[in-house]
Amino acid sequence: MSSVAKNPAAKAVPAAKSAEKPVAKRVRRTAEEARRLILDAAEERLARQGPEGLRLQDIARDVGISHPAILHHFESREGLVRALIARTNAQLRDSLLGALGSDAANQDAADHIGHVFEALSDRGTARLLSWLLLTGRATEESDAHNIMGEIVEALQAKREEYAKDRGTPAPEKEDTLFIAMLTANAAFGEAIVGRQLAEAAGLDQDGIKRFRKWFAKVLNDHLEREG
Amino acid sequence: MSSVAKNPAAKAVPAAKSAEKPVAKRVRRTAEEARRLILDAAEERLARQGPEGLRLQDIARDVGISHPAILHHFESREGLVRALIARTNAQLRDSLLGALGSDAANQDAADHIGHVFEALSDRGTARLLSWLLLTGRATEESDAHNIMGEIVEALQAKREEYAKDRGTPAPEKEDTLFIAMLTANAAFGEAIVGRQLAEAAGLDQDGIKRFRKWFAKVLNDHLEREG
DNA sequence: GTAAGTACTGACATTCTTGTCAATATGTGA
DNA sequence: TCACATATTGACAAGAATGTCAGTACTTAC
Repeated sequence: MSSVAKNPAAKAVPAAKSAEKPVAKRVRRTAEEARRLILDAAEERLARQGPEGLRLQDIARDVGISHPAILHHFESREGLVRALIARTNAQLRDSLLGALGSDAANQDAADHIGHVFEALSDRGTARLLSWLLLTGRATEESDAHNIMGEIVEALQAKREEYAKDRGTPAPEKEDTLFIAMLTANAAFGEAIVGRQLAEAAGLDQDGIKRFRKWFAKVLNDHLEREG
Repeated sequence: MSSVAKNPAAKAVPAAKSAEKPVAKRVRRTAEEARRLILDAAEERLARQGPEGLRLQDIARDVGISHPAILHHFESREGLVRALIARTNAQLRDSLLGALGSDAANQDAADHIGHVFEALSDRGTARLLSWLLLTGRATEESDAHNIMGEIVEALQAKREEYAKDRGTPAPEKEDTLFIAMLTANAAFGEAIVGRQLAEAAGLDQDGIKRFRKWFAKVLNDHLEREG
């Protein structure tokens, strides 16, 4: 950090001769590629250092471009942040719905929960989203609405189908909603304080796994009672 | 925001006459009082606007002092943040242990959980702590370790006592730990994404209450099964 | 009443950060 | 091969944020 190396002496010498300078041939990417690289770098910075680490110059250096290039592609810093929100939301949505939809036959809650936790902690997605939520962004149009709705719908459909197979009454929709909320809350919470808590409790990586399993079992017991 | 009103014209006139200026008599507080007021304002800003809202000038304006006064009391911005961490940690600890210790006879988990949630959501404590955790502060000496340990000890003691009364076998300690972790995770998660999720699901304030009750019931069911 | 200590202030210095602009280089299509 | 579109850059502008400093006013101890 802060080894900026501004080299102020160079200012007085406007490259008068450029005797042997290698000139570092300029790289030109497609707009799409450039945007992707910039978002990747921004995501990485945000996950590691938080919003205060989200500086155009730093990101530019990570990518190997100059910071005005970022402005060129995203208009403003705010535009970059919004694009990052959008991309992260989309990724999360795909990841979650994909996990729910793929193994249509599998009714085991533990698997689903595992998927949710992984989708949120992998790549620090939860931390990233937490940042955006904490900074008050993502409040406006936010796709979060749709995502949550879709998830609950998919889950409810599964439970109803399962109930029909067993001949038990269909579960309350609010119950399904609460299950989803608790899982989401717990996953976000774990992404933020999980490491601290686990450390405080003397839990190792395996202990964290046991915790997730335990959580899945608690939910499973509940499901069996409620249908 | 940003209605700064710098009034640059005043610069050229060094209060030559000071004809009718009320001069706004200077207020002098005890160091302790000043520190408290500053921390209150900082906490408020942080909870409402996130880390980017934590600017010395803003906080100073909230308190009604000049920003160098803050530096006088806390040395640096970083010093202010550390002081804020310490105070928040202490408050949370008192709040949680107080809730657990007060009604020693009451074994109802719902109450405890309600207390935990309230302790964490009050004044955005959880958001504040989340920010501190996400920025990697609080990692070093952090009292979090102690807090978690104390809570689990207190809870476990209660469960064992209860088990003795009922003549059931004492619960596993790891089970108690997991209950505490899940509650903490869920509370933190709710503090961050809860509002978004509730909104997305069309839950009003009352719905959030129902959710907490539901969660308490899930845990209660678990407790009854495990002792 | 006086002296000492200190909470507090305004003005300034420094550094950082976003954003603008004119110029340049590179890929693409005719 | 030439023209055009645009990705990219260095230099600069403007403003914001923390931090420094000398001085001011209030409290307290003697």
